[in-house]
Amino acid sequence: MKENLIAFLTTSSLVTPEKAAEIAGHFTFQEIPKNAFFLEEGKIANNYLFLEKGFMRVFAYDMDGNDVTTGFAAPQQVVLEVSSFFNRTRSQENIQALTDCEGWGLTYDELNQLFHARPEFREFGRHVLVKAFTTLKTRMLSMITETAEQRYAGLLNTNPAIFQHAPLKNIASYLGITDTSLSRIRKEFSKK
Amino acid sequence: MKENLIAFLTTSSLVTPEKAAEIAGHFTFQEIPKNAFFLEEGKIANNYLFLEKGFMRVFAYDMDGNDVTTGFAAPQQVVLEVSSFFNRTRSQENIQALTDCEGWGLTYDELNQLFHARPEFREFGRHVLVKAFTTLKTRMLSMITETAEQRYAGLLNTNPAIFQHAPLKNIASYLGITDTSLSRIRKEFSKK
DNA sequence: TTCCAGGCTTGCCAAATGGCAAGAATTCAT
DNA sequence: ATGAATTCTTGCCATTTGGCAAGCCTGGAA
Repeated sequence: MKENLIAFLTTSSLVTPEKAAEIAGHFTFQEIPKNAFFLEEGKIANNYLFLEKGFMRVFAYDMDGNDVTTGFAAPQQVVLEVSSFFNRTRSQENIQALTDCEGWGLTYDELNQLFHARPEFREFGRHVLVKAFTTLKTRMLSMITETAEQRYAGLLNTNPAIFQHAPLKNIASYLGITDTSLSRIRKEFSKK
Repeated sequence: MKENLIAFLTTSSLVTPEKAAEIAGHFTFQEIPKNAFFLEEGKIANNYLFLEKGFMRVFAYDMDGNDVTTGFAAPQQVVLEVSSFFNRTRSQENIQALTDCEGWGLTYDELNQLFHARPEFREFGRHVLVKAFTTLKTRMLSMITETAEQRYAGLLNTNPAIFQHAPLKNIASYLGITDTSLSRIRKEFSKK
């Protein structure tokens, strides 16, 4: 039943299979139907989710009211609005299911209890945060050093599935360009 | 002696003054002279530093060998290459003192011991990571939604002191533009 | 089936940013 | 103090990306 969750807890080698099973016991099953919001702007995130099936999109609005995609979530990843969840503050971001989703969730209180009670879970939790940070840093560096076309090619490599589930305009804002530019880049790119 | 460090541990309200003093006891004094490297590419970061005085620059090299500034550190901040420190992997980044620096440091082993032994320090450590993540996310959003001039104005607001310590070409790559463009942006900006 | 809305592409032109090279200004080591 | 190296600015032009509007295509609702 929870084998994917247990495997995920185990991969980092910070948690033994036995401990992983115990920890997994605290997670509860979650379903988020397509287009439903896992988190809405203005609310306090109270769900730490291991996504097992489906895809989600994270987005915010800029000062002009434009929808800006700040992230995508794919299966076997943690879905989390870090700032709102840990600081208990209102989220500035929305998280919406692009497809029907299933996963395993923890509330803030449940997570904190595990965090303090179980050394392995602390290490694991830190590892998840560190990985998210590192991923974002890599993305930041690519924004600085790469062209839009290179970033497009990179996304095509690391997360090809997202192109089947998110409209191109969302992918464009994630890449930091307009949908018009992405369309042209795709045209150029397909020639090669 | 360690009053700034203690104050820093205390500000988040996650650590009481008494506990802060105990925790501070484990930090050791560090000096980094101007231009010295706090961390060099290829080495494993083993220093978690609370910077009390001075300024530092974090940078990496892109595929063409260009120096890209990925961050700056100012007083009262934690200086840390997250990925290398926590994953015990070789750093891809360099951290160099822009001025003579002083601060308080912990090794990885010392940090981990405190992390597991002291609930308040765990909360505090998580808080530091969350804050770093949130700051980076905000910067990422500004890369997507703002013009170079707006990002320049933002940096001028949030960290004016850095302009006294880092050459403009470093600030330019941090903002994601060339030094030529930054020079022009400054010219336009000063007219207003 | 028909119609509508959203998504995607394209043409035209404007704006933002980059590349290169020269020169001025500043800093640094000797 | 002198010369060398670095930093910063500027002119010229190329490239990248954006803004807008039109048109096409497609999928879902009635």
